[in-house]
Amino acid sequence: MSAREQLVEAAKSILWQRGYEAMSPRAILTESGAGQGSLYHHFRGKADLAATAVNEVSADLCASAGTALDHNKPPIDRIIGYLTQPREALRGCRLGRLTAEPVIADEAIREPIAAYFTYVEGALAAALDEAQRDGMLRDDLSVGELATTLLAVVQGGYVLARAFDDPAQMDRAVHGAVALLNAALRP
Amino acid sequence: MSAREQLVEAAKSILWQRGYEAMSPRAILTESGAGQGSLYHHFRGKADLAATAVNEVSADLCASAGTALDHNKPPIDRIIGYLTQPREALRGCRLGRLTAEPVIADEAIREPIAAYFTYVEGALAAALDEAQRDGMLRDDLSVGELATTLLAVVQGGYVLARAFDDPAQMDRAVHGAVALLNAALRP
DNA sequence: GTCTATAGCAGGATAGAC
DNA sequence: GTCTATCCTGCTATAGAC
Repeated sequence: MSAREQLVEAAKSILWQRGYEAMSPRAILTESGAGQGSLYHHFRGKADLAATAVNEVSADLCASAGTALDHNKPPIDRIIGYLTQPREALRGCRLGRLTAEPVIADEAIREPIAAYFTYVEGALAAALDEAQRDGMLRDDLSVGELATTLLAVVQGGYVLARAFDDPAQMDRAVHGAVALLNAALRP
Repeated sequence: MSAREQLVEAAKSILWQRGYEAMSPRAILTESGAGQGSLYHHFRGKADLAATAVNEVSADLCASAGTALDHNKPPIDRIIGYLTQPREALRGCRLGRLTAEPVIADEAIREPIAAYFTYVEGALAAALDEAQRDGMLRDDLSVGELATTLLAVVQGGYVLARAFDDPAQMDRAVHGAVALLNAALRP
């Protein structure tokens, strides 16, 4: 693996573990095994490396969510499958956690994060729409708003899990959402 | 106002605006107008000052949430009132955002954050329980899980608002939750 | 492309006068 | 209790050899 790839892998790992502010060039070099020069040869600086790393993570997470929300399954199953997907709740969302840091003002960081959320929201909305057209979901509900709500439950689940230092908070949040969704199915 | 109080106010402001990692002693001193000595006379260091600030914010937010969830109103109104409370979504939750930073491992910081969430979750659960006993809410729903879900929607709403740089994301998430809640009321 | 050496500056804390 | 002066370390980036 080239120095460049190793640098990006190290950045992805540290961004997840400690966030952007707490990610130091020193730590990146130590973890990647690369030298000081490689970092500034391949990237304009810390922010540029982070943007590259975030873009890769965004693509990875889209692929992963795409599997859970695969079009071949019935719509409600897809949604519940996504919600109840196993998650390392205590480690936080690799992208969502970055929204808490000042670096979110950097468009090169914010854009791939928004792209990931747009992707999941779209897939959830598509599934909800399909369920509604099939007559399974009450048709007085806005599928767009519902998709946002379900995405928010997962992101909020990460926040609560870390606040309580308890991964079960994610499960509670998600199970409550599934229960509400079931209540909104047509009788 | 004493130097100590001014230091705490400055810390509260910077923690909200920039988070813990990005809160430097320099910035605290500039914003508070206090001298270097005052900080280390009144506090053991940056972490100690932050813990004091977070405790005050936790008490403030509990009081604010307590108003919205006041026991004198009908239970469903209380819940919807809390969910649709006006929020500065783009600034993020003053406490929730800190869960993304490594400092959440410090119990002196984590505990007051968890205390706030415990308070809101408890108040929501009490309202849901009351609604259920009044026969307004379907009784196959777990009020504890539901309370966690609703809290997660709000916290996730902050994350999405900042990711999209759009405060309307919070409104969408919250409105979707209200719609789901209405669907779970007894016919 | 990759490395080591090093510069410049800010973060975090201490010393000690008043 | 509050202040200014100062210390040490590590963050971020550049220089320049190989």
